[in-house]
Formats: sequence, structure tokens, C-alpha cells
Amino acid sequence: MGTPAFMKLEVQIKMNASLYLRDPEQSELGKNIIKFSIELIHKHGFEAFTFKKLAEAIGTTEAGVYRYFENKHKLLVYIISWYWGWLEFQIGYQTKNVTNPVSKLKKVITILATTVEDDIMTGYVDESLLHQILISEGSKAYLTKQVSQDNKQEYFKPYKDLCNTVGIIILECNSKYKYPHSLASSIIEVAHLQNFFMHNLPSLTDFSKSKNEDQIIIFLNDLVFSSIEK
Amino acid sequence: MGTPAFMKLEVQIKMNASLYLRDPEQSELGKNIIKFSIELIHKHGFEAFTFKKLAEAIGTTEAGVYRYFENKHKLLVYIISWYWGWLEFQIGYQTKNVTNPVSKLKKVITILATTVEDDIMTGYVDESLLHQILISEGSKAYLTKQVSQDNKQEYFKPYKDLCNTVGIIILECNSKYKYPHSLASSIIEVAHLQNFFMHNLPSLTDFSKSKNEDQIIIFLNDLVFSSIEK
DNA sequence: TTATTTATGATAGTAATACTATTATTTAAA
DNA sequence: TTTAAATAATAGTATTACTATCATAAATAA
Repeated sequence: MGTPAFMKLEVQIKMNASLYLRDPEQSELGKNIIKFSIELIHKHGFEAFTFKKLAEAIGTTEAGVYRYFENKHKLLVYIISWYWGWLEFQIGYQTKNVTNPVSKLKKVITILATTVEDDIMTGYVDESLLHQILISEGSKAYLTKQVSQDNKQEYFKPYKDLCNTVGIIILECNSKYKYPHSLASSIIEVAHLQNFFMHNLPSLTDFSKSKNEDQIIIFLNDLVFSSIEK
Repeated sequence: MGTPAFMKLEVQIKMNASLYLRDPEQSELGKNIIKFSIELIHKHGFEAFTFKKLAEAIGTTEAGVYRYFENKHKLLVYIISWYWGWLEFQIGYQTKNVTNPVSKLKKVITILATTVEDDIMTGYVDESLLHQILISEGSKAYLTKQVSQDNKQEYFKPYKDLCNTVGIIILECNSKYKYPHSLASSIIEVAHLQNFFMHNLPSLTDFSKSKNEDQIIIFLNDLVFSSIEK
């Protein structure tokens, strides 16, 4: 059952093996764990998400899920890391022919701030749901007491790599700019926060009426290019 | 026991009554709930914080705590709201003689990005711990599935008021600036995020070596004034 | 002062969560 | 074909997040 591997064109995101007990990409059950986690976390939020509900949704048992992931925090970190890895790939792919660094940075800001469409190259992952999860649950991956241990285990490497990539583009725009890493992480986080605020706490933004992501992009472009082209 | 009320100079922060079942400011037990919540959440993080542990720390019972707060989420929102209210007061107080809007905004950025000292005017609240809690737990108050209901109940009013205050100062600096609310909320959030990253995921910032908050202030000033003085 | 309300303390209990462990069964690899 | 590995089925435990009850202490009102 299922198409043989050689007939698929699939994007493989390399994952940190210490995030899981058994590699979820290597089995049908594993792929279902990822697929249904994304759906359930998106639908009910991370707090209400449990391995029991996940198991029921998949049609397996709680113990079955525990064979793949130690706990739901690692599963969250896994899917979030996956997303950062995928985004890094998207950015590389979508900017590969862009030579002008300003255009490139604009393109990156657009990618970071835009709800993605589901990428058919990645079978069991719905990127548009993942993007929503990142907005509302993303920071919970690192806002924990174990952040330093998790960091030592390289759990945040894809996120750090992405920030680094963005930082490099910032320096290409202006090699004298002093805060490329801070600006990069701020762009990513502000893109998500303003999106969340726009939809849920609109008075914290200036985008209340239309709820259009383009406004966030314009705001970010203004913020970023004022700073680096000053 | 305790000093009579008329002998104290106390700052009272007006709290939204639907956050609690019984007003914690009106009793010794209530004040202890706030005081020890701040200590325990700071020490162990919000996820590991339970009403049972809190009750044990205070020397009361779980049921005793439940008579004040329905659940730990409301308690978190309570102490966070308290902090925003207190910060609003601080900003008003510390900028009341500053007429130049640029100086005022700089002062505000400094207040937002600096670890506060414990304010002796507020008996049972340790503001420096609260500031740390805000950095690592603050966004958990609104990053939930009930954010819209909570917002309808005005749980985030102190935060929104603060953003509004900052937004007004931004407009005083440049009345043509288009995104005063978004910039205000971004300043507050970026101040906290960069602080968290500096201490826990330093490669996401450019402040790795010294771990000095002043660098965050300089970064924010650069970011903000480039945008609004453009 | 006594009566009465109100807050607290002590204790119990429940459903759900976050796991661990055991055994049987199925599926896949050697 | 044997053997190993993955899964399903089931059970069990400690902790969490509550709700409920009743006795007692403290504050307040009659």
C-alpha cells in the first residue's frame, strides 16, 4: 500500500534524532502522529492536546504514540523544527535567482509573514496549519525552564539557522548594520505576533479593519528598511 | 499584626474583578497567594506551577487557593495585568516632567527593557521577579484558544492601555507615523524576547558576550527612531 | 453580648493527564 | 523459516485540576 518511494518527489527535512524515540518519517503510524498532531494542536491548542486524544484520532493507543515521542513538548518542538527547516528550504528556493539583496530581504519578509499554501511536496504535513500553529504556539517551544538543556541538544538549530540566513541577507543590504541577528529574530517574531494580534487583539495593531497580511508585510518592510538603510 | 492601612503609602493597581473569585488584596491569605505565586512561577515556570504546590508554600490548602482563583491561568493573567498596570503607573510617574517626546519615548523604551528594582511601595509584590516572569511567561497569558473570550472580559486591558500610551508618545514624536499601535506592541514584545534570547538563546541576538540590557535599549532605540524619524 | 455571617482549615473524592509496564499479536527482515 | 521488530490491547500509577463537605475561627451586626 502507498506509492513506492522512488515514484515520489519529496522534500525531506533533516530532523534532530534526539527529538524522537522512533523516527516518525519511517512508518505509516509515525507519519500519522505528525499529521494528526498538526491537526489537533491547530484545532484545540497545545494545552488541550494530549497523546490520548491523538491516539484516538489516529486509531492507535496512547502507548503507540509514546513509542515515537517521549512527551508532547518534544513533539511540539519536532513539528516546529520541521517547519523552520521547511521555511529555510523555501527561502533558499524562492530567492535563489534574486541577486539584489534588498529584493531578497523583501521576498524573505513576505515569506515569513504570509500564510503558506499546503505544499504538495510534503505528503503528510499541512504547512498552512503549521504556519498557524507557529503563530499561536511557536514560542511555547522555547519559553520553558528547560530551554538551555533543549538548546544544548540542538533542538532550536533550524530556527537559529533560519535567523542566521536572514541575518546574512541583512548584512548583504548593509554590511555596517550592527544588529543582524537581533533584527532577524525580531522580524520573525514580530511577523507572527502582529498576525496573532491582528486576528485576536486587534487594538494592539494598526491593521484592525481588513485583517490582511499584506499590511504586516508593509509594516515590517518599513521597520526593517528604515533601520538598515539609515 | 501588620501596620495599619493609614500608615502605609501604597500604590494600588485597579484590577479587573472577573479575574478572581475573592479579591486577593483584601486579605492576608490573598496577598500570600500573589506573593508566593510570583515566587513559584519565577522559580519553576508556569507549567510546573500548581495550586497544590502554592498552597503548601503558603501553608494553606488547595481549596483555600481555589476560593480566590478559578484556575492558574486566571492567576497568571492577574499577576501579569497587575504588572502592566504598575508599569503604566511607572511610565506616567517617570515621564511626567519630560516635555520632549523623543526623550519621553527613550525613557519609556528604557523602562520597558530594564529589569526593575523591587518597588517598596507595593508590599507583597516583587516587581523584579514579575519582570522576569513577564519575559518568560508573559505571552502565555494570551497565546491560548480562549484569547477572544478573555479579551471580551477585558483581561488584557492594562496591556492594551499601555500599548496605547506608548502609541500616543510615538505619534507625539511623529504625527505622520502610520503604525503607532503595531510599533508599540512590537517594542514591548521585542524588549522581552531579546532579553530572553540574550540569556537563553544568545545566537539569536547580537548581545551575546556581556548580557547587558543596555544593548537591548540601544538596539530598540535604533530600530524605533529610524522608523519614526525617517 | 450574643447571634450571625464570612473566611479559613481539614479532609475526601473524582475525572483527566502523563506517563510506565506487560503480554499477545502481527508484520517485516535475515 | 526463523527471528526480530513494531504494534495492539490492556492495566496500572502518580499527579493534576478540580468540586464538595463539614467543622472551626474570626470578624461584624443586632
